[in-house]
Amino acid sequence: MGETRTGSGRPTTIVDIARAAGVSKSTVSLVLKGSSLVKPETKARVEDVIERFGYVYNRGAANLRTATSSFVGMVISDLTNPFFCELAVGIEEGLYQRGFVPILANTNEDTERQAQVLRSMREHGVGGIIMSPARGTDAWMLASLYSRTMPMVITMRQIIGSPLPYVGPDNQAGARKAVEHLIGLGHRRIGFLGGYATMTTQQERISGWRDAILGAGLPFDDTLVFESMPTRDGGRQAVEASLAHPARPTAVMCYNDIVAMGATRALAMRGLRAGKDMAVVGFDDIDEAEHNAPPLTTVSAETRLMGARCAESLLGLIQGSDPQEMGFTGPTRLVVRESCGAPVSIRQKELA
Amino acid sequence: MGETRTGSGRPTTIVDIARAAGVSKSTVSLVLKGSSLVKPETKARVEDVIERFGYVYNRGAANLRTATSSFVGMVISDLTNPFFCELAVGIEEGLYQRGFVPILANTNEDTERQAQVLRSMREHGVGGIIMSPARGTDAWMLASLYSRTMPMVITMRQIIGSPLPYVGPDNQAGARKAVEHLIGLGHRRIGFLGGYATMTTQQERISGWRDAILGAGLPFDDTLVFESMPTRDGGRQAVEASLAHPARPTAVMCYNDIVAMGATRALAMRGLRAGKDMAVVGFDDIDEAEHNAPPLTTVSAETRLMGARCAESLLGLIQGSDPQEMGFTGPTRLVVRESCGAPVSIRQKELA
DNA sequence: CAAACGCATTGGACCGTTCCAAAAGTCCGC
DNA sequence: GCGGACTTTTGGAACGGTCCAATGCGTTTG
Repeated sequence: MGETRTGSGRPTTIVDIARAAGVSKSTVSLVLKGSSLVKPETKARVEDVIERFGYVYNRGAANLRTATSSFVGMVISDLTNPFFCELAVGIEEGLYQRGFVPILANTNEDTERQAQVLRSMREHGVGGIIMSPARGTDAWMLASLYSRTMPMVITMRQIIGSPLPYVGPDNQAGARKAVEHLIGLGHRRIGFLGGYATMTTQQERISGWRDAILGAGLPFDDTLVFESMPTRDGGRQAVEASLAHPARPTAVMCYNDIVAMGATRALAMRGLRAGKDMAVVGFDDIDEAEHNAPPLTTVSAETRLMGARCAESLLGLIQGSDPQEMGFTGPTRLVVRESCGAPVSIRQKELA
Repeated sequence: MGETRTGSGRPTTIVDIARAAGVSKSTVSLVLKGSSLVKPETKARVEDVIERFGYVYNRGAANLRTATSSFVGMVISDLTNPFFCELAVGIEEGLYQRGFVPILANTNEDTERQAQVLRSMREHGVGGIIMSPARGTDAWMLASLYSRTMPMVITMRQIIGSPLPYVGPDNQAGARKAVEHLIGLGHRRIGFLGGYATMTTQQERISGWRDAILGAGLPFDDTLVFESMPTRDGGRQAVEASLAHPARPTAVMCYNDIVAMGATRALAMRGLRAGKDMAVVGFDDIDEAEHNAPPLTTVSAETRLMGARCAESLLGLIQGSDPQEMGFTGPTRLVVRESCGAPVSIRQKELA
């Protein structure tokens, strides 16, 4: 590579190029940014030298002068979770497409680490931050972390009371759609499994569940909410609690796919079959949902798209758009598979 | 935050602090790096101003001067894959612990994108790169991407013929251990499912499989290798091919857990039970392995640790260690669950 | 033929830090 | 009350770019 060209081990700079091409560094700078001011033959000469020297542009130095940055902080609450992983992939793609580069941090649901990481990102000069807040982040905490000069979008977990733009799926509409589907299949007692009322996501999904039940004129029974950790084991516990209920539900809507997978597994262990003995639907449509036994009926949150949308919103913010306009609650899509017990004819109809 | 202190919207700099504290910017710089040269009371005064102004250190500017970088490129071939996701988490943790910050790129197994991303990272001034190469990356391609001045470690997929340090699990020993376990359970015809001979990882795992068979004095039959894509569907195809074999194996070692999950699923669809009608073992011990039906017996690659080790090796390289010394092939651990059909007594023994 | 213009190029200040040689201050003993 | 040693502080160049006002230089134009 060009590092050897200069003689010393020092990497090639714009000045080296200028000297070798017999022009000033200003001209090289102009060529680098494809300015039309420079004469084509000069441009060709400079580009030739750049190529020969294997020159590498130093974006950091440039950014120092222009006080801009092509870095964006991507703060994820739990990368181990396939759902957030998918989100991260979407964000990453969206950023690269727009010439930005993500700095990754996984907070692991730890608010202390989240605070550290946010500070570190500021020091590293990110131009903005996309964050799925760690569980337990409230508006107050967020305010103390946030700097008015740092564009930031919040994703997947709404922080009530915060003015920051929020990008996420329409949890309520999604849950409603799913429960309406269950009602359409003839279910009258439909439970809700997993999550805790402290999570805004759960609140939203529960409210969609309630809307569907009330909207269909069915009796509403809030003892059919079985809270648990949003994990596989939580799903197991919740489904077992629901089976022990004196008037057990014939169908359950789960907080997310992980819970639904735990639930279907626990049913299978007891010799019950999801979709036959109890209808189960999930939320998120993670990759594994399709490969579950039985394949999960679930609500797609279009996670990838949502990630791309985060990137879009943040870059809007960076370019000075009104934060009010940059929020986005995305569409959801019911994906009918087997765990809800829909007959094949319905599954095909929904696909069409 | 302090941005308002300066009057203008411009962020606070070391010079603002110096002026306000009545010292020179050199002194502030000294304080910032905790130098013992500065008198405690001066230090206190400066720190007070820093606090009041909410000053944020500009690492980019500092790095420009010192020609160092606290960024590290983390190039992952397929973040969607839970295995690589786990790896990424390990790397991220390791880097943060050592004061470095990862720039993420997901190449999605695309060598072209890989080339772009590597260039972009150089421009962004990363101090080094950790990369799990995209499928199809050979030593020649790598050489053209690599710059002698850029520390780089390769992980999870060995590139034969490349002098770059490689960090990854001992695939051969791991596979051997797993197959020896199957032999210990009484199996005599043991197949290998998934992957292609072009993948070095498959070569290594296959060679462990062969070693175990030959080592036990069993007849070796290479028609028992059933290649396929390393996906769930690949697993299904491979296991079906194995069932169609005139002398079908009674046990199979799979290329990885994903393949094993596809295989167990396909068996279940045919009314066969993994662990009973056919023993199945996987490789990697991804999170889902434990939750598979039946839970997978697999070889743990200690993925997190391996990620941390990547970080360690890279930082060694950055500090000038000999690349030869920075390679690492990590330990593996057999995790006995149910898919191999081991009786409970053995499962408990292995746990102890 | 000088003024005016357009195009191509350039010098040097600037971004926010670090680093180093040198200056300033403090304390001591003689 | 001055030289020397030590501690603390400082000015300014440097890092690798960008930006802008200024310059040089052909051409056209009044």
